[in-house]
Amino acid sequence: MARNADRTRAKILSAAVSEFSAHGYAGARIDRIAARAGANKRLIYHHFGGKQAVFEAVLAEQLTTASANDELVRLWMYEALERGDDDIVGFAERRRLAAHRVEAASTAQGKGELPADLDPALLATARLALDVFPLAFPQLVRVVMGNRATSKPFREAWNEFLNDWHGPRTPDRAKPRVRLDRDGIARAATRPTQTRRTGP
Amino acid sequence: MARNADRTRAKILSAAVSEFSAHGYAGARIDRIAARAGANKRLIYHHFGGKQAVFEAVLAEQLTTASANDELVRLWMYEALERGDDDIVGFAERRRLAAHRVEAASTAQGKGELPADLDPALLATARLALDVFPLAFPQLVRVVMGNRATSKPFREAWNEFLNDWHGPRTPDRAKPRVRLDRDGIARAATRPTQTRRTGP
DNA sequence: CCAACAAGTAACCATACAGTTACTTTGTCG
DNA sequence: CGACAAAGTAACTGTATGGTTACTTGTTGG
Repeated sequence: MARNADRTRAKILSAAVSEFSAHGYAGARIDRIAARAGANKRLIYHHFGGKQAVFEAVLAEQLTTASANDELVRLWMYEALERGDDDIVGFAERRRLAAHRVEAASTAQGKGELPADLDPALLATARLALDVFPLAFPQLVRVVMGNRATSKPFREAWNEFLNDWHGPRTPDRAKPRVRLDRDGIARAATRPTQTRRTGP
Repeated sequence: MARNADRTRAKILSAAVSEFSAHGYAGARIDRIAARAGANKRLIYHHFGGKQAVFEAVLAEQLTTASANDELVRLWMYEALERGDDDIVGFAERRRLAAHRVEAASTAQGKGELPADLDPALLATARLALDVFPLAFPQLVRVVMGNRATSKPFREAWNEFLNDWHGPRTPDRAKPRVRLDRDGIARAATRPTQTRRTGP
């Protein structure tokens, strides 16, 4: 086959996406990437420089795509686990993508579908959390629900839940309210100072 | 110091918790665990059997504790990434812990704090998702919010959000509703079949 | 058409690492 | 006590793996 630097680079990158998504940085193997790409191992160093550089390239390419598939969520998790949250890779591009989500929340607020007095970014974050959770933590879903996160009953129930999800109701200030604490104990909440609209 | 099998085992386990929480299975180093435990490397094999066995022991011990601290969330993530969701380690014990959360949701339903027509397990799952998300995905929080997940403004806003969070409003069936899709595009939702109360 | 340089290959190397071997020390129980 | 097993140590080994060396082959601009 005719040689073609770009095509080879792309094949390596694609193989690396699968490898790092499956095994993380420490678990990924350069030899496996080379084998899967059908390329010589040396070419990985030729085109990228080293293992770390390939990982960066994978993150830079994948984390700036829009659709939250299983592979992307795994990369998000490895990113969270294996990198600091200083110097977020592809930050500017990802902020632009996130802006769409925030905008959607804002639009929904305009239509009265979400509470208007909250920061739309906060609502978008919560929505993202609910979208991602079953993909990221299938074990926790199974432990709490009894159902597998991939099972039809759960997915249907969860989708319905997301469709009906409208953020917090405008709270009734007079009524004492229950707070679900981090360790799952319900207790009366002391109302914290009222800080709203935390902007970027 | 006098020899003591239980104490040594405990020191190794504790060191292993830190190590696996910090680096995951593939990134963890037996030598580091031994060094941190102040124990001879051979003792790890003596007391546990091998790396995999230590990992299992770490998960079995840590995943059945109640409070969701940073270390535990990291272990949850590594569990999700590096193990299937068949044979969940410590399943029975974890189900019992999760039951507290479901119960709390149920209690809140009784008080009218959460919609009564939804499966309390579903509400508990959603609540858990919102609790865990900023710890698990600080980068995503930063990308969407502009703020660090650890920053005071974000934590305050998020706590307030959680306090006011009451699950989905009982939907107004007449009104057309907006659905935030996975890739963040708002669109009119086709209402799916109405399946509620997905039990364990 | 032919340097010169990029693309590509195979064999090799140094090292880090999980796991072992061979041994010594210490507590305990008949 | 003293034999026996469990607890503990240091030094070692096989191998997997990231990275390199030394080389060949194809492409392209002057």
